[in-house]
This record gives sequence, C-alpha cells and structure tokens, in this order.
Amino acid sequence: MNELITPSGRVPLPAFFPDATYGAVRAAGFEDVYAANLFGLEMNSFHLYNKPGARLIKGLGGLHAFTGYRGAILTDSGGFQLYSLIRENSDYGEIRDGEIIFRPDRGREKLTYTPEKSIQTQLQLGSDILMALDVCTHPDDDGAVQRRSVELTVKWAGRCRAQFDRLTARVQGRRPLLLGIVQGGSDRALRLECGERLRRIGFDGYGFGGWPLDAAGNFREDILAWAAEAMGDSPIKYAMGLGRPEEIVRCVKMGYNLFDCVIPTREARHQRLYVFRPGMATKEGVRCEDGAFYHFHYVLDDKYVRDGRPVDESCDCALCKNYSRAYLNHLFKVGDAQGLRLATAHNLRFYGRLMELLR
RNA sequence: GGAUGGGUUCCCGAGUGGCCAAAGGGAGCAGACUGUAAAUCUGCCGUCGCAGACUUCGGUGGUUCGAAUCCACCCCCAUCCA
Repeated sequence: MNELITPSGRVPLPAFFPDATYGAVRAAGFEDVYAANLFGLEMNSFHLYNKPGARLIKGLGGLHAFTGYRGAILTDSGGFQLYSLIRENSDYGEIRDGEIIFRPDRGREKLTYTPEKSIQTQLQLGSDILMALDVCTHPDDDGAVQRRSVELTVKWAGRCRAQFDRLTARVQGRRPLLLGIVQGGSDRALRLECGERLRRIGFDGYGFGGWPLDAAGNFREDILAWAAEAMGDSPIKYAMGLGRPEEIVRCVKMGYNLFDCVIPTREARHQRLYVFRPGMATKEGVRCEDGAFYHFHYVLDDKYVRDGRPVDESCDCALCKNYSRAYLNHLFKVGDAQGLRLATAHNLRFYGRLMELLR
C-alpha cells in the first residue's frame, strides 16, 4: 500500500489533510477528523508563531502534546499567509530578497520572517512535515514577478534545507520530512526549471506552489500538470491548498498524493455540504468529467425544514448517522454551534470517503 | 383618574421641516468560498419601472411652497402615582 511514513505514524496515500490553521479544526474536534478516516492535519507555523508562540508550544512538548492530536501534522511555512496579506494590502509588508518584512498594525513592531526562522519555528512546533519558505505568485502575474518568485524560492529553499539539516543533525529516531515548493506561475519552462533546481538541493517531496485558478476562477489543470512534471518521480507530490473534490480527483491522476484545503471545513460553516451521487463514485472510478459524482446540500434551503431524512443516506458521519436534515436546518437557524460541528464533520467525512475511493 | 415616555418600512431601532423610500442591526432571498485575519464576505431587500413615477413613518384634521419631523384632537402601549 502506498503510504507516507512520518514520525507520528503512517499516512495512506493519497491523503487529504484538513486545515487546522491555529491548531484546531474550526468548529470541529479531532474526533471528527479521526472518524472521517483522515490521517493528518495542516497547521500554520506563522499563525502559531504569533499565537500562542512557538516557544510556548515547544515548552509543552510540541504540537502533538499541546493539542492532543495523534495524527500527522504538516506545517505550512507561513509564506502563503504573509504573501496573501501583503498582496491584499502592500502596507502590511514587503517581500525582500532575503526576508519578508511584515507589519500588519501601525505602531506595532515590524516582524522579519526568514527561511531560517520558518524552519526553526516548524521544528519547535514539532511538525512531521515541514514546508520550505517560498514566494507565492498568481498565474496572471507577469514574467518578471514569476522569475523573481522562482529565484527567491530556490534560494530560500537552499537556506531552509541547510537550516533543517543543521537543526536536525542530532535528532535520534525518525526525522520529520521537509518539502520544497515548485513555483513558476503559468510558465511551463519556469516550473520545470524550478523543480529541477529544487531537486538538486534535494527534498523529501515537493509541493505545488502558487494559485491554482486564473483571474476568471478557472482551474488551471495545465499548470498543475507542469508542476507535477517538475517534481520528477518524487514520492510525495503535494497540491497545496487544493481543492474541490473534482480537482483532487484530477490531481491524483496527475500524480499528486497529498492535499490540504479549507473548502470542506469553511463551506460546512457556510451551509454547503457535499453529498455523493449514488453510483457515480466507486472504487472502480470516480466519474468527475462533468463534476457529476456529488452535489451540494444547502443546509438552510426551505425544502429541508420538514425533511426527516439524513443529509446523505450513504454517509456514516456523526451528522448523517444521528440527525435529520430538518434538525440541521434548525440548528443553523438558531445559530447553535452544534450545527457547525456536525456540518464540518460531514464534509470532512466526504473528503475522507473520496480519498478512500482514490487509493 | 393623574404624570411621564413612547407608537417609523417583516422585527429591533436611528431620524425632530426640504439632502428621506427613510441610517444601522436582525430576519429573508441570491451569490461567493481553494497552502483560513472567513460561524465570513458581496448583492438585493415598499410597489412598478430605463431614466423616473407612485404609495408609506398609530388615526383624523390642520400649519407650510414643502411634514416621519410642527399644531389640535383621538386611539393604543410602557412605567410610575392615586
């Protein structure tokens, strides 16, 4: 069986890691993650570095001891977080050649984030899978931006590799994994170059970096394919931030085997649940050509007010096993947190079942 | 019976002469959501329509070029005093 071996255990591949940015899956519990048959979580080192602090977490024995979570933990470098905030408002900071300067609040002391600091933080957190600090771009950014992104990403990847090796030199037992990130925007040659230079440095696996959608919101399957190609025969190909169910299915066909995304948890909180269409997704194949293997269940839709059936008859999550559409509709209407939790547990289980089908 | 404060568009609640179809919430409806500053955000939310027009702010009648806003009386509600 294809699997990933981490200091915290084995992860069957392909795998989907829900996002637990601050060390918690929003609105849900780790029990819901275990029940969904998902084997790892993505957490964000920059968020945790700020709150409650990497040193505090290290002092308590690392993220596993601190949170009580027993599966694998992948930490994002923090780069994407800074990138997206700075992109949103350039007053927040600046990406320099050697570091990222960040100052979200006026008057507050600015923060300098470097590749070394990112690695150090992730190791303090006790992550199983670390990401190298990269410079993200959007597919529509021009060539000069993409070029700079690749140059800095590669340069920083080297610094991350060195820092990681330095800090883990005396580690006994299994070392965590370190992944590099392939940038290059929508330029195939640049993607391949980035991948090749990263592989020369050498990582345990590689992540797809950048934004997977164009300005019109279309999924750029071609870019994902080039990035996968750039990763060579790496055993870990991580499509960072991906994605919708059909996107994951397509990415698995391209060779990706690791995913994380806020979609299932966020959309659950926003009243959108994923439901399999009977017979359209099986071990033999997932019919996703036309996105036909699932449909949305909008929790608040009036037609569910008196509907005593479960959201998905075929689902074994905490919601579908025990509660009706009507009750979930009611929980959302009255604003009870239990609704958010059950909805989140359901979407997590949907993703868990999807990954089971893809293995 | 007396005193005071109130009655605003589905609800709460601003507004005290024109810039008011009337702030802001909430609800409702419709979208969005992809390495999470997201239980969030955006749009619509009196009626018909392209501009524009028409009907609304407890009731009736006044004052005024013009009233949700001022005056009179009336009807309700809340609190307090008898």
